[in-house]
Amino acid sequence: MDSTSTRRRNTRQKLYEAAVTLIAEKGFSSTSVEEIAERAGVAKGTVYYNFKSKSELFEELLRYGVGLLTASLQEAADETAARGGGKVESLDAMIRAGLLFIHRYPAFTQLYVAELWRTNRAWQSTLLVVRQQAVAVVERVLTEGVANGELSEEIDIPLTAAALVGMVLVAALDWQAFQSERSLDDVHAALSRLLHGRVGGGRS
Amino acid sequence: MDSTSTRRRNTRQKLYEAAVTLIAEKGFSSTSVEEIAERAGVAKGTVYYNFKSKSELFEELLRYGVGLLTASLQEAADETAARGGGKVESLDAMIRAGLLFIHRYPAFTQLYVAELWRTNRAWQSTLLVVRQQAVAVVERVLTEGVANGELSEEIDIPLTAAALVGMVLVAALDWQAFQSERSLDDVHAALSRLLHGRVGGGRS
DNA sequence: ACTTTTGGACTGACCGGTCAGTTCAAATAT
DNA sequence: ATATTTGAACTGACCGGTCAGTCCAAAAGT
Repeated sequence: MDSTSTRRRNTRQKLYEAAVTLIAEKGFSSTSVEEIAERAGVAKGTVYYNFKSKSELFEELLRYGVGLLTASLQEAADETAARGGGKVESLDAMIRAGLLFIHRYPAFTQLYVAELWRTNRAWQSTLLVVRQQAVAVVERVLTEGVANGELSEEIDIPLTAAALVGMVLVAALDWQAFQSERSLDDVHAALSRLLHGRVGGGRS
Repeated sequence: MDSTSTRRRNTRQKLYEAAVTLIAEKGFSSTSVEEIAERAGVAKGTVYYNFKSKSELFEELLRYGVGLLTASLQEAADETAARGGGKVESLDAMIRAGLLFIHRYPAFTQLYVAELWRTNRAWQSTLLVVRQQAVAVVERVLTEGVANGELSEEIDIPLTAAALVGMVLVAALDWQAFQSERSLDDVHAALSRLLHGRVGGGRS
């Protein structure tokens, strides 16, 4: 009944884990299939038994990872709403959820950012879908906030959503790479202040 | 006896331009030296006459590009200051300068973002220096703004600077890749609104 | 109970091909 | 004259993908 045996699922999981860190470190094309297999404790042929090609392994990895991210963002938004919080509060909670995700899966985030804007690559279309999934969660909250009256009607939803996602992404990676002594709360506080407009102040 | 003749400088320039687009498209390791030479209209041997290695060509490219960026940001800040504008105004001008830069040199930005957070690479130290150069310009303006009283003393300068840079970077790349029909003014307006706190509505 | 068969999962040597880097003699520019 | 470029040949390493064969647990046959 189970088309994928537990044994096979286990092997796949090990390959994902090996691939994600290696590709984050060295990039897709300078990571060899043999290396991935070796780190997963498996023979090279096994990779090709489980995946059609190196790219396919990578694409499935992307789908899997972004699935985790959007679920986590959505959950943060829902949980805030259930508590009767406003949309700005939801955005704030999503920022924190994003930071937590990146903290937990730093390699995946690195790899996502590094590959997202490349053109002409085989997995371009996969990335497009996957990006849209992530941004859509933020866009939805912004839309609701505008309908709500809580957010100004002037805001440009797609652009603002992209900017917010970018802010979190880059701030988190930077935190990780260059300011790792700071706490998650520090980073969250700094981003939250930006979101609430306590940096550029409200006038003019 | 110019240590670098104009002829040589010209060849270098052509190689930079060829390398930047190719590497942005396909990544460092799947771009071959022969390809770069061919696109530059130059023989492969010439590459090795002008640069020690492929990596060295890439590192010099990074230094060259970030030099252009920081100069452009600094100029925007200075020009605002000369007009008697405040620090928030300077930040706004820098956002625009950043967007313009990315619009003019999209390939360089792609490549920078894709390589910045990789670990264990040969040019890691070059990237660190180069990133610090770019972020420092923003940090300086923030510091002045705090000293000024124009910005709250509560803001966390390194984290806020990183977040602002990230916001611009990702918003611009996203604009380029997924929303290219929007005008530069639209994108600038959206980011400006975030900076001025007109999204999360400010008082508290 | 016990042998035999089956087929999914895995292995690793191997193949065709690519690429960075080196070398160099001849050509061309300054 | 000297600096720079050319273009082609060559090397040695590496890499993605293939494939004939091994392993083994469970089903089928006796």
